[in-house]
Amino acid sequence: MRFTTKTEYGLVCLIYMARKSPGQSVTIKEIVKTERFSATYIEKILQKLRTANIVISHQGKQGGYALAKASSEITLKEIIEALEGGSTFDVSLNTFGVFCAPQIRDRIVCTHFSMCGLRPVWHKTKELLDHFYGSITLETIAKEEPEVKNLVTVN
Amino acid sequence: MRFTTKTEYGLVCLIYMARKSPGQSVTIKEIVKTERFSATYIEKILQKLRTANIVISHQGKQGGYALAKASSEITLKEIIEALEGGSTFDVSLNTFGVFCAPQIRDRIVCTHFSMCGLRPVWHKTKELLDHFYGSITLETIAKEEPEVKNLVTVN
DNA sequence: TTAATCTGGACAAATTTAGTCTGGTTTTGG
DNA sequence: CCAAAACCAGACTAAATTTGTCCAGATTAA
Repeated sequence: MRFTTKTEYGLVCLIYMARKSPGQSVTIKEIVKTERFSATYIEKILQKLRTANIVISHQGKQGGYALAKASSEITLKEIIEALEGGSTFDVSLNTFGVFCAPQIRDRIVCTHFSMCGLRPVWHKTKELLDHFYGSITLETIAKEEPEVKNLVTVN
Repeated sequence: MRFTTKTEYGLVCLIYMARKSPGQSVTIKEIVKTERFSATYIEKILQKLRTANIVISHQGKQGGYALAKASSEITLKEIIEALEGGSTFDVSLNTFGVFCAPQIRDRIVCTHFSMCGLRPVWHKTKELLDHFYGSITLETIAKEEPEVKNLVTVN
């Protein structure tokens, strides 16, 4: 149980942007120079974030990406939903909402042959995570300093 | 973000076993007849559960599987750890513990080039889920009745 | 003994994730 | 104007992971 690299890389990009002065735009080239990600892959990720109205972009020379709103207004929840959302099993709709019970038209349909009490558990999991991630903003993540004692950079 | 079918199928099997009288053993054949799972796949899952001391098995004619302890003593946490545990990214060790920071020898090493404040977030996620799943027993899941209003069986 | 059952490991198929490639379009500075 | 710098879009490929299958062997009750 994990998030994909899209969420990981996307978060690193957003943290990078959050540390710039508000409104200042950033090019993919610049991010890639710092983080050594694949430029074309980061493009994809930023496009997802743009569709979700988390970043805005400007085309053309002097173009780039910037946060669409203050970092204190962007929650981890919306970032994760934007980036995990394209997966076959996405955070908000499939996994914990209807894990053992896909929705067919307007009814929840359990595909197991004996009834089980799992749905409330997955539902509560989703509630827990939504509440937690909904309470964390990009500002917090970008500000927070790692515990130097346990955290060492490579290069 | 989801659990694999191993966890899903495994839970269904355990619920099936929990509803038998204590100590009564169950064959794969019997489970498969009820749930229409692949027998060979269920074998693999039950072997994982056996290794984790959640079920015990008896070989030979009249053999089968039974819960290794009372269903009230088996938590969802240990079931999930047993079944997701073999994955490359497992619940207890990799994902939320050290998502952006693999452990190399005895130090946590952040592979990103700019520091980020994500580790405490994944750590807290793990704590939340461990606490929640640690508090739910197989007995509870096996007992609980689905809300018939929203939950319809197929077949 | 023998049929029923679990055991264990190699193997294969399907799915998903991760990443590349290529040819666009838009904008702006000279 | 126009060429360079940047984003846009989508098909495509490769790698990794999940989801199984197959089967010979070990064990045990009847």
